[in-house]
Amino acid sequence: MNEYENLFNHIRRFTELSSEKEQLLISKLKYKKIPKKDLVLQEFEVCNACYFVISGCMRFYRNTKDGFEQILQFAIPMWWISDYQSFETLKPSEYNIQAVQDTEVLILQRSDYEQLFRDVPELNVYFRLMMQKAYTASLKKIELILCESAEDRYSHFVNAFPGFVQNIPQYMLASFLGFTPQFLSMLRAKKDI
Amino acid sequence: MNEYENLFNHIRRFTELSSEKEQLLISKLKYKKIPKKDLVLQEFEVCNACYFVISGCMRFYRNTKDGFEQILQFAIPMWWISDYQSFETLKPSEYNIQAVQDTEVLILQRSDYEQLFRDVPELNVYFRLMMQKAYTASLKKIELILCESAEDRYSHFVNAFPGFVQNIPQYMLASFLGFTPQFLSMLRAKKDI
DNA sequence: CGCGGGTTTGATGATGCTCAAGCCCGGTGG
DNA sequence: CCACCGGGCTTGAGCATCATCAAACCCGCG
Repeated sequence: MNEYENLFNHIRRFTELSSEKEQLLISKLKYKKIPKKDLVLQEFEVCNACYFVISGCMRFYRNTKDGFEQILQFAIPMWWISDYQSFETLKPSEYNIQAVQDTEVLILQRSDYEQLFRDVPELNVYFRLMMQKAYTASLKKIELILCESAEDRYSHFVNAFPGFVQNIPQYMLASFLGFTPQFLSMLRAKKDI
Repeated sequence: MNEYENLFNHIRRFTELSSEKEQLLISKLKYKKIPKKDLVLQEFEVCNACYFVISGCMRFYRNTKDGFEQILQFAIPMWWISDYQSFETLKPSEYNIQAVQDTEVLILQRSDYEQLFRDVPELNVYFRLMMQKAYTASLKKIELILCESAEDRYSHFVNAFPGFVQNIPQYMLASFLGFTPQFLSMLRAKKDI
């Protein structure tokens, strides 16, 4: 299976691309393997690209003033990740994007971005729907944080992404869910019994 | 100033529409005044429209199992609001959308939606960027909830939307920020001194 | 074998909630 | 025009949840 099939399958769920336009898109995408722990975006840099995850997992996080890492978002296969704020405004990012494991991505640089949307207007449909999905997902997360106890948040997440939980360190899951690793450990102890 | 100018001004910030296309868009939009406390979407209904707020304010909230109202989102002038999840999937919504004050909106029905995007493809650009903005805003909110104390969250919000705070009941602001009205009252007492 | 990152466990403590009562004030009916 | 009603805001006491700090432990890796 070639590197681009995942993305094209994904796009096909939402819109159609002629094969010329697929070729055009391919010509603007760069395939890359990101080794575990490598950063593709670092705090204070301007974010110059969007990343489509083929395999592996990326984390989007910030360093807080009290010196710890708050994860805001994971990007799993078939997800796009970027700091869109920085990407659009050219302002330095406050966030970091890092490979949690060895991760394969397709990279879309800003230098190709505008032109690509003009040449392949169908991508506007696709990204409109991606952004909408990302927006509703993050609204859902706000709801979970505000309405559910830490315990319910944890079970909810484990049910929603059963396989995922095995693959990432506990402390990242804890950060993402909004509590401490110690507290998560306590929760798990309670559940297992 | 006619009812559609606000929207067109907004669209012009992101893309261009020929005046024929503007007319086409107008023909699909319905202007309506929503009286304070009226609901445009109610829990268990399917969400059949998107709403563009011209003046006033809408709230997007859910009824939690312990019987209170959790506000997830306000829509102020120049914002679109909808339950996009329900809107796309035709599944019943878990949310309510209500006018906080007398509010003027433009309504875009789902029945016109697909066709409109085909006829006016520029709207894909516009909505892609709107959704992106909504997504980054809600990521920012997650960040505030997870990284900042209730007190800092409150000051941050008051600074970001100085006028807004005056116009809505305290208990709605408290719900939106993720704490109780009592606690907010206590915070304010502390600040004022 | 030892080091170091990650997880576990427990004691103590802060943040923000619950419950309950009183207050303020605008709207409504007598 | 006044009295009353009720929604929203305030205040306070007691309490639950989850954080912090610290120590021990586990285990993969050099």
